[in-house]
Amino acid sequence: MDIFLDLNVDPNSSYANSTMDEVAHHSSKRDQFDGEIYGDKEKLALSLSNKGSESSPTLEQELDRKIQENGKLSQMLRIMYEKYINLQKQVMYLLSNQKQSTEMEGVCSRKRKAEGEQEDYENLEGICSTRDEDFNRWLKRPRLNGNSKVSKVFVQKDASDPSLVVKDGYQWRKYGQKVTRDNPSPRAYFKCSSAPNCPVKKKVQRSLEDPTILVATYEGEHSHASHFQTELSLRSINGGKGSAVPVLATIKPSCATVTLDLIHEDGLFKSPKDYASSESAEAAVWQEFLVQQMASSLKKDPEFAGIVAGAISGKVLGNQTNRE
DNA sequence: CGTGTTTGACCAGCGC
DNA sequence: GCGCTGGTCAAACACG
Repeated sequence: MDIFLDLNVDPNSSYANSTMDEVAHHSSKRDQFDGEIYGDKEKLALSLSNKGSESSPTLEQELDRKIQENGKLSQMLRIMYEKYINLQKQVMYLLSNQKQSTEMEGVCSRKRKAEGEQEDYENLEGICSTRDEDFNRWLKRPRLNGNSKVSKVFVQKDASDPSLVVKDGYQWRKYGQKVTRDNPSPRAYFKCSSAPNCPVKKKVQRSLEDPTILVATYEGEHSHASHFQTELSLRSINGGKGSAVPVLATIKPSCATVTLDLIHEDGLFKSPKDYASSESAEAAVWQEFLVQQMASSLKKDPEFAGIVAGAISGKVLGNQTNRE
């Protein structure tokens, strides 16, 4: 499972108060949810395979049934979205505990101390904000410059894959690679090559705690749209349904790989912090996107395709029988 | 041949 | 001033 997560969560969120009971509660809900998914899939398969034997249902009845199924799917997607947010909070909570314990042990680099603190507070933004002195330090931390925008993105990647490639909708040209002192894995330096004068740079390095996680640090703002946005715009111009949804996703059902790239309207990643400001609208976008992805992955599933094909052929044969 | 990657050299900032 | 480190440059190289 390869999941893209932007873990810059809302500093004001209350996840720090999450308890293990809540975690257990979420996991039990997940089990229940899985059951719902498979249960519905079976029901759907049954309902499709039984169509041939039904006594010529009208299109309206068919439509009603589809609307009901759509409603169920929407409900499931809403739950899935809530779980996604909760999981992000839990991950950040665990990361913050690790960071704090590391600091307690005095493992603090002498060199680039300011930068180290900056990175720590990038990660801990939101957790430390509850502690006044830390928050003040964070406020006083050195910034690269006034208008430079720094964002950090975590990407889960197979540890056996040595490439430091993070797909985010832009073209990048690698201009350097360094092994840093506090991390044995090399850090790769990229410049945005999507546009000639785009000032955006990114650094990609494996996480020290978890080598399966790539940490991508973005600096600056793109002076252009991403390729995906261009594609989406063209699609909408061409009359396609895909309006400017700021979300890219690819799902590979064959290997259960999911990559979710959340892209800002200006081309940068969109963090849950940003989603919080327009949560309902984004939830709708999420639902739409998840519905599309589930539909496409179901289409690619040979088992499901077989069921549908069988149901359709059964229906065709049934109609022919009725006519005769 | 054009484009992108690799990699050693160089530069700048920081602490001592 | 020196040494260490992160960041960048640019020539060499690989690849389609």
